[in-house]
Amino acid sequence: MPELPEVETICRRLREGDLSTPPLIGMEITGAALYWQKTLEHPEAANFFSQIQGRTIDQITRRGKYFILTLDKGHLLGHLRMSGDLIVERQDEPLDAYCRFCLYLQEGWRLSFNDMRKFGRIWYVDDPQIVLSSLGPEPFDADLDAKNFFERLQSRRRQLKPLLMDQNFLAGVGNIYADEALHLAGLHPLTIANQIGFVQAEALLSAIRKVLEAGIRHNGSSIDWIYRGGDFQNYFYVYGREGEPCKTCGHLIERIVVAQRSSHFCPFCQPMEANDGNQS
DNA sequence: CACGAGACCTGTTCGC
DNA sequence: TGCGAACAGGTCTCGT
Repeated sequence: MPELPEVETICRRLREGDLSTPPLIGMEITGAALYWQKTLEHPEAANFFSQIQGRTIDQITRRGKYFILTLDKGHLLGHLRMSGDLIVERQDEPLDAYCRFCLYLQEGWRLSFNDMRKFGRIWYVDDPQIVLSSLGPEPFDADLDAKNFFERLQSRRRQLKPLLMDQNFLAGVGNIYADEALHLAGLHPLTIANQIGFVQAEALLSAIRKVLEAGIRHNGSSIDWIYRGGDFQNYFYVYGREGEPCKTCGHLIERIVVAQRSSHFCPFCQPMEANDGNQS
């Protein structure tokens, strides 16, 4: 499920609460439980339980696809990978069948990390950089301007699709938003990064920001039963639309496999022969 | 440096 | 109906 917009939506909900759940900021952690050992990446379980108890949640933020609970001492970070979700619920409610980890909070609340496929991970560390150090820039970072982005693309000769999904190149974009951004920018997923011009690079950065913003505005994408709440899946132009007409030009959307992931694009709007866009 | 294959997991859908 | 293959929002590691 989770790419940047979904993680952002989840973090906001935890931070601000909603109709049925309170904000978690300021809450004390009274205990924790681990139901799948490998979900806790660091530290050792015994140390973790003794250190986490009694901590208070000071801040809830996001970096790339990671969520970060800043505590009064240390940071609890997590990655939802393919099927993870975070749910605030009452302690007397039954645990989800796929709950791998949970924090018990004051006043009878519980934060559950549900994750069917068991790929998700959490870390409790003093310095978040231990986990986040190799991440590329945030897509919305003001320092990442068109010139900077173009230069980063110029130094790579990878295909755009896998490059956009490389978290060391840019943090937060996954398979869905990469496909949507490439479509909006009119770029074929197999285009080699250092072959596009400045204007195209500028358009790509703008497209990435637009699709991520739209995803956030719609509270993320809900596909299958895994994540509920968002409805951006109803606004996809290409992802999951193989064989359906392009909403822009009517040509049929195609699907190819790139770097072992499905890639959806419109062959007319996103031609391979780069329309040698203006260099600069 | 870049790429492909295989792992890690469980569940649903598709084709024969 | 049944059964195996393909596929699913992600990332890591290893071999070439």
